[in-house]
Amino acid sequence: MNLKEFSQKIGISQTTISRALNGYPEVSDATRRKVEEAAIRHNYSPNVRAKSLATGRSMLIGHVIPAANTHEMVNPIFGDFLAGASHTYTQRGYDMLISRATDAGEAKTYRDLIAKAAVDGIVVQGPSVNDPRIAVLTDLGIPFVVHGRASQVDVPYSWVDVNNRQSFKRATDFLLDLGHRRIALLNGLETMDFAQRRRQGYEESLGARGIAADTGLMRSAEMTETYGYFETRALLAQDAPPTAFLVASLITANGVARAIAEAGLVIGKDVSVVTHDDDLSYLPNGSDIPVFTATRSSVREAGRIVADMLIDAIGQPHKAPQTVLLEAELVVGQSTGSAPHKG
Amino acid sequence: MNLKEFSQKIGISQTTISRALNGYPEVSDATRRKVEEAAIRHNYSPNVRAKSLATGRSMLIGHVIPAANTHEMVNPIFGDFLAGASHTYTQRGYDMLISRATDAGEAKTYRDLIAKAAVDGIVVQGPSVNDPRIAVLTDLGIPFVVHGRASQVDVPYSWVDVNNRQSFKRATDFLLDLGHRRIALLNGLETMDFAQRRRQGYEESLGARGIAADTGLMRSAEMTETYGYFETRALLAQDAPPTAFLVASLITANGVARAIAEAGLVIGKDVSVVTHDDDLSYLPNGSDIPVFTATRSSVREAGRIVADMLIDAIGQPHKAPQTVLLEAELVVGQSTGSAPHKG
DNA sequence: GGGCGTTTCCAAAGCGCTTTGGATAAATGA
DNA sequence: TCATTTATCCAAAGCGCTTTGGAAACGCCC
Repeated sequence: MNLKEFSQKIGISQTTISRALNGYPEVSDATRRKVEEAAIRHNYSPNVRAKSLATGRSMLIGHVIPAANTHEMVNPIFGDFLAGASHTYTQRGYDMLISRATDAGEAKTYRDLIAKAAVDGIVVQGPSVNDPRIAVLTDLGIPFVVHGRASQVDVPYSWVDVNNRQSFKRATDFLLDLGHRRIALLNGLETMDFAQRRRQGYEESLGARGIAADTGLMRSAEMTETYGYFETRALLAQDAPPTAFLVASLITANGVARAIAEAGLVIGKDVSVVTHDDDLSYLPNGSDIPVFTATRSSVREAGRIVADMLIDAIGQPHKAPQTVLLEAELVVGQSTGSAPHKG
Repeated sequence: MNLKEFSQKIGISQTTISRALNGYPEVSDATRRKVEEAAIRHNYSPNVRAKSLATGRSMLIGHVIPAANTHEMVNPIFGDFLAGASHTYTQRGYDMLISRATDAGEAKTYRDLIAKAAVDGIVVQGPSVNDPRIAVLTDLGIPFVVHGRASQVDVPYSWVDVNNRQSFKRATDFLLDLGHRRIALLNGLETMDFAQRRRQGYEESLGARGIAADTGLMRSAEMTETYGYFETRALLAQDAPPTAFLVASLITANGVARAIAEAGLVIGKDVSVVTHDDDLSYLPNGSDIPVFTATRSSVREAGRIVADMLIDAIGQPHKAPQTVLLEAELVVGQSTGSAPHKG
């Protein structure tokens, strides 16, 4: 049913219906109620295509899935981040449009999305160190918010990030306080900005106690379970194995735990593990007592904040970029204990 | 830039440009090339809102995130399924619109999506046993494809599913052949259709060997790591503990493994584990040799197939519903071995 | 009854595209 | 050379809504 038909059916003019449904003040409460009720009864909703053509706004937020090498890993935080963001979108009348980057590159995908007038704003996920997308989007002049930050980008832009440096500094401090001196770092891919910052926090903490960071104890890769397993196995087989592991994700931490168990060691006693925990809904870190001591920050909550900031920015195009720095909490679980005394 | 401006800039009529860009035969190859090249050079893409208003098609496929209790779990397969589907969408000129079900319910969300003419087709994920969404969508007359099936729904509809019954039957057979007789089943939530089918396969296999399914060995819940851990701990503490576990997801299997290790038992020797593996990109089941013996089926591939079927259905609205039943493969890993002899 | 503010209606333009019918121009064949 | 095909152009309608200007209806007050 379109507006014309609906108008005839309920005997109210198209103008008044449109005004009633869009909250204009010059329509009486009685008529507004009548229209709203009739719309539900007759299942009338304005055609969004026509509406967005007329208003110039699509009420759609674009998310772009990174370029598509067949076997590229899907970021495990993707689902929870989206769930958080979509919570906000629904409340504020938006939907989410997901586009996959074409082979021509992500920048081209953004350009297209905007040239086609498909979305009102864009969310950028997983920024790398000197992420080119930020310059492209700034240039295109569309509202956007980055989940994470990009070092070395000097134009101002809106972002929401966890204080990764600080949280890994605290985690390292925590392990040092427990007497650990050989602490391995199983980091994410260091092309990612967050991984850089985490390493900085780790090195900073060690440096403050006069301990030189040992590159032999540092690893960097995509954060799979097997990565945690194999690197831990290799590290534990060294002459002077680490007594503690600082890990970038709960999934990887599972692999670390597997390798530790397999070596006949007890986690939290022989070897300590601290991991970052994105608080994914399908991957809770234990129930009442956490399995792993962790730096925890909800990625779902981050999604919610990013979405709110973006919609605000769409409403006020000339406002200066906003930034939000979230602090991760350090939760103590069963995976950490005092460093073992040397036999 | 809009069509009018673009037309003036390159000195070709709007009609011809439109025809060239949409592949109509009455435009010469030379002009078509000229238009396409100029479009790239001047960064012109037709406004999708206007285009879809004119054509009546949005080139958008709707996915709906289930109703939003604040802490509801995000399905971990969500990301990979979307990645698979979006691969197809991109190839065939579609994008994905994700909407979250409102508190008024998912049916209402579908109705809205269609009344608003926002999408050309819909993907239904995670069907429950007698899923009401299928009747709603059939009624609304929009093309849709279900990932999974819904028992007890008798109208024909298009679906793509793994043969869950068969794969859990095979897995149980496999454990029985190894001499196991007390096999625990850590199933997913049995409101979900797939969980029902898996239990049927399990019971069928036991039945064929004259073994009665023991409800004391069967569990059903959301497939988290902690669920696997706590249930396994409880089961192993029983008087006659199971010697094998059949598990619904790799994440849960991690919890199972943790409880087994904690009990001082060796997986694959003292206790065997078989799990279903959705082949998620961020959760590989080991590298060359699988960690867990598993029934494996790629959810990403399923996403690709679902998307292709849906787009086909949009192009041929009166074609009969199609169905695809995928067989899971049984891969043997390090988590299974002969049943231990009784001390 | 006149005047006034409020509410509703009517008609039409505009959003940017597709699609159609008919005109025009250019290339081709007899 | 004229008729015929082929390629392009022009003008306009239509997709379904919003938005505007101006007119009409309504209730209310003095």
